[in-house]
Amino acid sequence: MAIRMTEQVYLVLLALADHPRHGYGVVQRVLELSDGAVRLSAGTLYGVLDRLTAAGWITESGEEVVDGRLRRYYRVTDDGAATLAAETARLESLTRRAAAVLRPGLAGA
Amino acid sequence: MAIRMTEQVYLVLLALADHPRHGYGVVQRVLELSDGAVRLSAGTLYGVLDRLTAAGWITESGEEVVDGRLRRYYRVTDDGAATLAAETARLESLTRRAAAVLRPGLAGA
DNA sequence: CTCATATATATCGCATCTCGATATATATCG
DNA sequence: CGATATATATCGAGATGCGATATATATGAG
Repeated sequence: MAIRMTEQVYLVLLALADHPRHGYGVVQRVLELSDGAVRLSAGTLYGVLDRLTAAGWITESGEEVVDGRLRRYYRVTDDGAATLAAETARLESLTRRAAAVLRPGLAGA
Repeated sequence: MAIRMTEQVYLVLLALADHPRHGYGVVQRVLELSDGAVRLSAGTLYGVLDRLTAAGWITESGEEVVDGRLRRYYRVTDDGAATLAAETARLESLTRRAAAVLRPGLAGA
């Protein structure tokens, strides 16, 4: 299952990078990582979670009931971690290029 | 006309940042900016160009016949330039966050 | 007690976006 | 003569985004 590396997919992967989280926790983490700019809607969240699971980049990682509510946890797989690292490197390279285009002559161009 | 800031949209905007280019020139510039990773298909290119024009972020900038073939040029508007600068800043911030998550303790975390 | 909000899950369907296929045309190189 | 590169553009299938909707519990305000 090949899925498209969209920003939403990248952000969910990044949100799960440090430790397993449940869906709602992913939304909060993405909000934090994006400085409040990206609030994943429920439709987007579960769609991405399903595709990421089908791609083998994340996997379900147990359930837990907290305050009477179910939490379903997900964690990044080795494949997912490798993909995330590669995609991060690609984005860093791209932003460096972009900076050189938009702000030329600032050392590093 | 609000359009979605996808990576393809961002790349076309960035490709037009330094000076006007025609469609085919945009494809080549994006290929270069992405280190050969992103080869815009014709369908994507003209779709993005149309949406970018409708959003007022780029505008047609004359035509020219070179070697018997028509070139239709596009340039970034002030609104487009502001959007591109803001989006670049957002991406830089995001990649800094990502680096801090994936490679903690490397100064700047 | 009630209502709103936050937490937490999930699905549905419309709109949007991507992208290969297709079409048309000229120039170049083998 | 055919393949490849340059150059435009459209079409439609499939993928993706996201608001609306549904269900359920906990908490705090009024």
